[in-house]
Amino acid sequence: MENYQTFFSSAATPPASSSLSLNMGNPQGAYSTTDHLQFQNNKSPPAANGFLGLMSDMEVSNNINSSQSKSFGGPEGAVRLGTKKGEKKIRKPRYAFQTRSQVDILDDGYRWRKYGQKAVKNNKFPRSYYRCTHQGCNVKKQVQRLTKDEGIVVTTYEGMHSHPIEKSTDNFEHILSQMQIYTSI
DNA sequence: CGATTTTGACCTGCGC
DNA sequence: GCGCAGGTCAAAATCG
Repeated sequence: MENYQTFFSSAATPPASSSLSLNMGNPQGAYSTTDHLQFQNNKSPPAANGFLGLMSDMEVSNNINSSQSKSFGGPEGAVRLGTKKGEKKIRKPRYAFQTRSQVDILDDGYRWRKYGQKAVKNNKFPRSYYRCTHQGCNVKKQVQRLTKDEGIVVTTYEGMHSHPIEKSTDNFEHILSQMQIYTSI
């Protein structure tokens, strides 16, 4: 996990600082009714704009409804239910998107601590669980590679960051150009 | 030496 | 009620 950036570098990006920034949502924790959102870019604009537009979509999606719900998602759940005191049983919305990358870990500008890894039933690749290390920030994310296409990595974000990004977002678009958002599966 | 990863155990929800 | 699958914890190991 140290030099995964080398991948990007060797690809085309200068080793300056490969960081990808996704700032999704505000601390407004207004999760209204949407349970889980499938993130899919049906408009499929050009690369860079595409992703940025996607991010906007995410925030909007909190209120609106993601039109399609397809693969990835299904009967998933089990987000800290029961056990804890009267904690709500509402599942936090999860934003999933797929990127084409050789590396599992996309540096999105936040600092993540890995807290688990599990093998998924239909995938030969394990799924990794990460949590934001900022105090009070319970944002989680999980990274999963598809068995079908080894080159595709599904990243699922859960929750919203309530603090600024650590790294610069300058070369965000740079990374963007290395990735392909899959518009439809 | 502190922060982070690793890895197996443990827990919970769901289907049969 | 049991077993499976997914999710999380925590102790040891490792990295910088």
